[in-house]
Amino acid sequence: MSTLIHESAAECCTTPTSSTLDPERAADLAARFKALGDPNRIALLSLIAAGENAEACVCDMTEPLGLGQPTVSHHLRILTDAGFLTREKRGTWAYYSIVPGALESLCSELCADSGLGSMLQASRTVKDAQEPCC
Amino acid sequence: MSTLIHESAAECCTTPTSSTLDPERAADLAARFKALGDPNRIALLSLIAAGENAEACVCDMTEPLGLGQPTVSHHLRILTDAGFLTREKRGTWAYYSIVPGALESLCSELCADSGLGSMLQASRTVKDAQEPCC
DNA sequence: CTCGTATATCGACAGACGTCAATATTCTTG
DNA sequence: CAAGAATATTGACGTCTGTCGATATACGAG
Repeated sequence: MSTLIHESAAECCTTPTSSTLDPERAADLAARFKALGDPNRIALLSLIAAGENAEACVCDMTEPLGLGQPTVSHHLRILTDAGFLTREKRGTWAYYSIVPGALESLCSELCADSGLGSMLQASRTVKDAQEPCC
Repeated sequence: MSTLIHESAAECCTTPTSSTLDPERAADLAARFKALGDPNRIALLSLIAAGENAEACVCDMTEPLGLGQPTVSHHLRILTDAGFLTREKRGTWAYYSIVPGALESLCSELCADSGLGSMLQASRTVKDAQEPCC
């Protein structure tokens, strides 16, 4: 798998071409974005955020989504593995709640690592101070 | 404000069950996140942001990514359709550049529509003013 | 301990996705 | 107009993903 730059770097002639963010980091960011790339998972985040104490258990989510319980568990697992949710088991029930900084962190990491940040500052002159972005 | 309701509101008996953000909106958000859910596409964004004038043409991207030209075009199309890139054809070359507010807009929309915003404010007390989030 | 409930895991399957080779399209140049 | 170059599109193929039914696991009640 060649992809991107980053080579061993100890090489005598490292390609002078602009090296981008290393593949590992790109994969990490992409994996987290992918976890958000499903309508039902977005709906789950919304349901949890809107729930009592900003948490919700599986049984409360399977019906609004119209999905089977295994499927809901599956999606919750993906969101949890991606770092967007935490699971707390109280009795027989499993309560999922949102990890506070996860989403903003993802966005800001992409901006920072990819050099998108400078882009944005330039654009900020146009539509500045419109939305605090989270 | 529980937000995310939206219903027609004119209905006499809107289902009192907690309705989340409407499926259309969830699908829209998810589609945009999905566009970011691939390592090579993240790398493309980075490459473009790091390019001269914050733009890049296809021929400059196929080699750093180690992908074929059709595949790169495919990924660029996905990012463009999702609203993250714009395409400008100068002569035979196609220059792609980043749409300024697209990423922050996506993040803030998710926060707003899903009621995640209130969650974040609560959490902001803890790790406030750390990262401006884009 | 046994039973019922809530959740997680497994196996299977249709559909979507990433990738490439081949081809079509568009544009510059002679 | 013809030739060549850059990019987009098409078709095909293997892999991944979302979904379900069936089953396993964990826990409270009796």
